[in-house]
Amino acid sequence: MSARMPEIPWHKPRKAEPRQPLSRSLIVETALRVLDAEGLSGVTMRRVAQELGTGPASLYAHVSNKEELLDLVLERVVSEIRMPLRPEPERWKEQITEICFEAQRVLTSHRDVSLVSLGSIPLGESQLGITEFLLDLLLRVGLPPQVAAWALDGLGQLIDTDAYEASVYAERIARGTDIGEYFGQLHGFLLALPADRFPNLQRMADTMVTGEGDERYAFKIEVFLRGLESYLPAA
Amino acid sequence: MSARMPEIPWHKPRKAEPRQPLSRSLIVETALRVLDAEGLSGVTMRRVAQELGTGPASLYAHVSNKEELLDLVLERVVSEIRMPLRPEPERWKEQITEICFEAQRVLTSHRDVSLVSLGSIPLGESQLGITEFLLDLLLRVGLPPQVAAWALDGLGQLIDTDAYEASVYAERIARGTDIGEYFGQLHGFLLALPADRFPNLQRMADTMVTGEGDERYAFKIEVFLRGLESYLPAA
DNA sequence: TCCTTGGACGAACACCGTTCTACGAGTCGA
DNA sequence: TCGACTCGTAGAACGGTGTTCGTCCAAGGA
Repeated sequence: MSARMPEIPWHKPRKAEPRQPLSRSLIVETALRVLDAEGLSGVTMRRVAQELGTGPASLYAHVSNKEELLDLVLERVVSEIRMPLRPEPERWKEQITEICFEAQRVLTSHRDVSLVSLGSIPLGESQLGITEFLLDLLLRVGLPPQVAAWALDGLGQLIDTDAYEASVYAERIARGTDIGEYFGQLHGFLLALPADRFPNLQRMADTMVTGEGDERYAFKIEVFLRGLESYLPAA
Repeated sequence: MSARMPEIPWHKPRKAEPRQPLSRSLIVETALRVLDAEGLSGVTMRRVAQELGTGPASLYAHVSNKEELLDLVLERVVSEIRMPLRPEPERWKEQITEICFEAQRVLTSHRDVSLVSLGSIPLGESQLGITEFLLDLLLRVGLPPQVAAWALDGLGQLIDTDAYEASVYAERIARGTDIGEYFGQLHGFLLALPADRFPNLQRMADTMVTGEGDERYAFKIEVFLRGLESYLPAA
């Protein structure tokens, strides 16, 4: 038997750590971890790959591009939203409000992930599950089918947009901006508006900046639901 | 007099075209042209500078960063929105609907610029003008001040989000996707859902894909306005 | 045992926003 | 008229980005 040959010096041996093999779900989970730690803008193919101890090219064997990866992350996040066990048509407005707040809780707990869902049709399994639940509920309440179907659009937009806005504020706070001071400046700006061109805004500066995010969110939901209510056939 | 010396060959003369000097508004106008031609993702400092025959660094003398440039472009676009001359409280719902559609017309005519306004408080002059007008109208109608103030939020979100969604579809069409085929595929997808877990979605596939963007937009506006209506003190 | 196949991955490409620094033209005071 | 000084103009570069190419290796089937 021939003795083992020495390594040719410039043939560097590949590092042989037998890491956990890559997989779609491992990549998604890692991306989610990066998202939570550094926000959506921190989720780059390089960053995720680095976290897995590899290079960006390796990810493309499991995920066709960044957009798909983000869609998968979104679906993973949405799956955390806890839905009620069964629809309760007799208190449908309360139940929908609860769902909206639960959705916002989950979405905002993962930084600005809601930006991903804006302008994308929710076709993930969890997302479809929520849609199915809401559709079922609205139909049981007695809304005309076409109204119920279109209402889902509106509710989705409401949830996504508000979650995104909330996360923008959250990021701002995380970056050190004092939110009270911020609203104070806004108030001052409105007060300083020329009263001849913006009389109402100037006069109502107080009213304009009143209300935390949650309160405003609740108001928008309530308005939308009252509007839906008006489509109910007369009882 | 000494004859004119020849140029030293390796001293390349700076190109001396006495171009129009740079200015904030010229840069904004150029950025808007690029936006219209190539969409928001095409608006890069390099691209705008190239269009002006210069390098990206030159822009920073007039604009502090890209975010500010985009804000200026947004304000410029919003200034195209034509508002009614005076509020007409007796037909307030119709008037607001008209304003929403006018806003959408302008916003979508400039590709996906609406993405800029999502999550940013509208403090540009034109944006404030629109807000002032709507606030005035809602107060004249008789809505409680706090309701009117919060309603502005909701209306703004509705307009921005829908404009963004509409522009996403428009981009898709511009990139060659047949929108009929797209909805057909969506319809097929819903029909193919397992009926035991998604009975309503599966059964109502037709209803779900019914309606163009405009029709759905009008519906959402109507729902929101009916909701607002319910806050009117009993006449 | 050989050969195929598919994941891993270093290197590179073409971009991005932003900053540094040098240069040149204009203005203003002496 | 001549310097000094400012300020807009830009080339070059820094440190990032998503994605692709081509090569390598190890596992699995014939």
